[in-house]
Amino acid sequence: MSHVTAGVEYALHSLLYLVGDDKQGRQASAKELAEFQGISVDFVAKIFTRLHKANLVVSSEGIKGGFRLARRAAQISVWDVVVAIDGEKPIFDCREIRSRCAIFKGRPPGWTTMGVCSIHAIMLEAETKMRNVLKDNTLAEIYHNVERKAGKPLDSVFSAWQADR
Amino acid sequence: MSHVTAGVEYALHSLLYLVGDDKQGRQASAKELAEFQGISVDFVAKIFTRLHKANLVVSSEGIKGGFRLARRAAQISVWDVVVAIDGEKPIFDCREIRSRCAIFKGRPPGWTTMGVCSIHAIMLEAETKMRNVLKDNTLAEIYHNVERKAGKPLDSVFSAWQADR
DNA sequence: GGAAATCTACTCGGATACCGCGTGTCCGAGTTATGGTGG
DNA sequence: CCACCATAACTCGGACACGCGGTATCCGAGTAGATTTCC
Repeated sequence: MSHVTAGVEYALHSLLYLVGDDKQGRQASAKELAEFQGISVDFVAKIFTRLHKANLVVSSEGIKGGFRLARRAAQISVWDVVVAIDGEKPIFDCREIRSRCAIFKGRPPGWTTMGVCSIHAIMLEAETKMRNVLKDNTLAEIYHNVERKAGKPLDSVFSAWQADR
Repeated sequence: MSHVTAGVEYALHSLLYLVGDDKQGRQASAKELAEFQGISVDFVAKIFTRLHKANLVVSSEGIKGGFRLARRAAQISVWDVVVAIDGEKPIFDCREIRSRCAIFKGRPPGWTTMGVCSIHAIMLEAETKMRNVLKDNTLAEIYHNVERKAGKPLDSVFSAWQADR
């Protein structure tokens, strides 16, 4: 099982659609986002309620409502999205096996119980390295990467598709 | 859910017990390992069958049998243990949402379908950074870290406990 | 013609079902040292 | 005294139950624009 869930993937793809070239960004409803990428409408809605709680998007209700980025794409990192969807769960949860070691039966806790578990320390370092990569990448960078690969401005492509439906 | 399972933690703690100071390393049965750290015997056995398959430990059957490190502690990395227990599952499995994008209906696949997904690329980089930390840390290093914190040689402590039982 | 009521389409949030997987337990088969037995 | 056999203790491997969490679906409540109705 992967630690980064499918919900994060859906969220990132959907948010990418909301970037747009102008300062405002694009507005789109959950239904539109789902149809654009062939995804379940309900699941997109479920995802965006979490993005809304995390203040990554703002919503306008009623007909012709929809979602919009709450701040500039350059200010939204991949890590922000992961935390919004999956929560800030650590890769590894130390069970403190040290404390149950048979050496300390009745005896005072002694030596290794103090400080961070050596194994735990390694996992924490690995997790930090991973998080930093996700923090260094923003929606804006992904957007520009895709645009560079596409060879044409994404904004016009998205707008064209948004127009005829 | 954490990606590094509890089995890995049990495995690392148990393997640490097998290190020992001499070249041979220590030999211990699953029962002994379990009793030493207050863990289910069956679960330790389950874990060690996987470590055996991965050629990290060698086993001698029958009474007075047990497990032993298959190679020097410095040659066994944390990553080796993680792969042996959890398998080499990626943190993120890309679902290629790009290919389902509504823009390409009947049309040829075009632009972004080629190459690696930009989102996937970020996840792969994060995963690599994390893996490198786990690859750079070996059993020997953890062993020495614990010994330094303990202030006394672990080998004699383990041997003493192993003697009176 | 303008204001109010109704309708429609959307968001929001919770409830629920399904399924895979990690955790933990149990059991049977195979293997080896130890102790006992019989020649 | 020695060869043989039974027993105990262990490994090996699969099977199974349980619970948790991710995925996915459905439904009711609330909201805002569009439409209709009524004065």
